[in-house]
Amino acid sequence: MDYFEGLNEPQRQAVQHLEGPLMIVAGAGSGKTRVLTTRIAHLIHEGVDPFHILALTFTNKAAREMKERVENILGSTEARNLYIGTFHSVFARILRIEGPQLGYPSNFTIYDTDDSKSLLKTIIQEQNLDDKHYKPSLVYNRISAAKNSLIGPLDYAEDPQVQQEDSRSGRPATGNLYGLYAKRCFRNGAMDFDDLLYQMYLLLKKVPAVLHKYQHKFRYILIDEFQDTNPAQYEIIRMLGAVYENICVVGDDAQSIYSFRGATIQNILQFRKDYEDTLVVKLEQNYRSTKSILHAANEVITHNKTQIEKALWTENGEGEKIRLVRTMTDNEEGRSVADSITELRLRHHFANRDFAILYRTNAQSRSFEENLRRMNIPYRIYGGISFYQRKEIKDFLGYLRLIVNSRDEESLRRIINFPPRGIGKTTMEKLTLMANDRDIPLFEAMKEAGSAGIRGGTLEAIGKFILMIRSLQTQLERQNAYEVAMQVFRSTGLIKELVHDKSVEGVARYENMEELLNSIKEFTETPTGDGELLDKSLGSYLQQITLLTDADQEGEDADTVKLMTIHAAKGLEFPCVFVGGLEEALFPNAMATGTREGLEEERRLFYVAITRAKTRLSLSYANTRYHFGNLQQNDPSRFLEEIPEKYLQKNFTTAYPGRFHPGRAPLGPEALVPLKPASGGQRSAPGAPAARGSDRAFAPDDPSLMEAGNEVEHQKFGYGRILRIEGAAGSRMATILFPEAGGEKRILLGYARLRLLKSGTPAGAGPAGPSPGSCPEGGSSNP
DNA sequence: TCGGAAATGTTTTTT
DNA sequence: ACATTTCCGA
Repeated sequence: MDYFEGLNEPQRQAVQHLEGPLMIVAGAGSGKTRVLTTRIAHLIHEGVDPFHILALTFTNKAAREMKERVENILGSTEARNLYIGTFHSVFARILRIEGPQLGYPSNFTIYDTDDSKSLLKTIIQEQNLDDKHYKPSLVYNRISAAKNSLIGPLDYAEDPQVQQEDSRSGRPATGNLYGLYAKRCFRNGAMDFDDLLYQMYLLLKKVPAVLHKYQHKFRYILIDEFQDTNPAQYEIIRMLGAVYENICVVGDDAQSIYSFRGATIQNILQFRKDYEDTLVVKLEQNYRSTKSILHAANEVITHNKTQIEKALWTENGEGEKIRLVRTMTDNEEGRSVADSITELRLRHHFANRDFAILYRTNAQSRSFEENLRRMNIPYRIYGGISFYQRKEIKDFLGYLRLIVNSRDEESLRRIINFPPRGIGKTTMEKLTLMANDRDIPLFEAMKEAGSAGIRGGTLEAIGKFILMIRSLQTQLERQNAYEVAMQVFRSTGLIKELVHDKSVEGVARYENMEELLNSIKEFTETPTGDGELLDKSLGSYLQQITLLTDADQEGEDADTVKLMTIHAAKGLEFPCVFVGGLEEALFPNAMATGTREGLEEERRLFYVAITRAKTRLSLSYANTRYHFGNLQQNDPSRFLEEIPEKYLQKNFTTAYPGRFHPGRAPLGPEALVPLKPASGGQRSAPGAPAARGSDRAFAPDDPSLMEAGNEVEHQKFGYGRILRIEGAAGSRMATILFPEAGGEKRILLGYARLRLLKSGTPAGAGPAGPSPGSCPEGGSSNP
């Protein structure tokens, strides 16, 4: 039982508590995953059959990691039989088996958000409602929220409060749309993301036999990221665990950042009410971050009113101060981060994979991306559009989905005229009318196109299309996913469509198709099926991929800088973390600042961002930023004021153009730190390094001129004196004393951008701004 | 029915 | 700034 080795007391307590409800309040970086995996190992070691253990996570990645770590302790033979997965994927698997008891086909289609919105748009238009007012995404959000709170279409229509909300927003028909949408999904043999929870709930509630089956199958239940569960998830867990009550939940209220998805911290309180004999264990020792980082995070979170009492501490060292960087533009922010990465790599031998750049919104990735590319720093962006959401991929998947489930109207609409085969809008309208009239799937309606008044060439084209789909369907039983996919690729004319397009995007699309086909091939050739039967059918493949996200793509361990939203970074850690865009309206985001709850969630998000960092953290904000194509001015984020000065080191590499006059004293820190100018509450520490004159672009001098004893100026470290120089001509390393930047720094002269102070004052530093050519980076201005 | 041009919305976060 | 949607003529 050497797996107990190295656990601290509360961790050991959590691992050893095998029977009965357990709540682990796990602060950031407190070894939560280790406790969970060790606990699973311990359960099995104590004789619990792995088949009886269910572990639910929020991301596939977390599930995979957990499984791997249990395997490392126990070996893969036992661990293979564990049921570990995301809520959505585990429930999808169960629904695939039990779904027919609710009237769904076992090969039901999973609609992603785009599919759902598209179907809603169709329905809104069919109801003769204005889709400008009844925006599909708004309606979708309402329906999603309802399902996550276990409110069905009927409850929705009867709930006076809900009804009032909809009338007040001018969308009283929302409830009606919900009903139609639910019916339509059912008719299409499809479930959306929320259905995977809601239908699972209905299944357990309506079919006692199924409930009993899984209650006895899952005798030990573990829930990760419990603070992110919504009422639907809570209720499912409660029902599944009702017999044995061996429910272990792990969470941290300070990291609850998914309320927009229906998650509620209430679940934490409810849990303790529902299970009075719950053992509560707090993990408060942080093993991840330096003192500076952890203490800053602790300070920030105290500004929230609602939180569970806990005190995170660490034995780790003080570490570097948190760097605070202000730039003039978003592009400069990107450049500053790219510069810092290069510098840290060279001076401290960090690898690319040690860096993460985090931001509030996906749109912010751009400036970072451009600058990393310019500096030849390999990077990978997570989030944004996932591979499977690309148009060409979805088109192809549309065929596959239709073949597997011909009731799926969304897929049918997507591909019916792609490539063009002369079946247009008018025809589809006629068919839709008939389908709705008889309440039959669209594909069935097509079979009787003649009686919908469709004649001639169009009728013929429909006949041909149906024949093609049918003949592909006959392949399903005999052939695996890859074989069917290849057949589809060849026989549908998609291959011609793609080969035809010789544009840059066209070639990229072709390559994406190749990648998709390769992934299908890989799927059919991989022997293990996630503990399940070796089902290599197309249906099995499709079931999986809809629930994959961008983070699940391979290339995990590649040596790249990682870019992602803070949401996507939850659960991860990096030696060096950059958090960008710390500006009012962006972070905290304007959408959230209206309510206390909203603002506090933003603050928790900031807390999550800070606590991702192990040793180095850099925060940045830009004075101006492009938003919808026009320049916006932003104040620094209020969150920056919540970090005590003593943890901060301010590095303002960019001053206002034209304000600096050589020869005069450098601008005082106050002038450069316009944090809430009115309140005047924010002041730089007296010894903080002042920004240097970089109004005109900072023009470094030829490094070969540098000698020991010279006085130099560095853009970030200020004035310094070269103490000594070592190394050959190509790689001379200088040790320079920068009194204002905290002491000696070792700098590679070939890389460093230093100015020789005695070489005179450069001319042309007038108010006109940077003189052309003086900036080696090109001063990249946005036209 | 189809293709290109004009207009319009998008960005808060995700399974 | 960009992508998607809508509009319009062939």
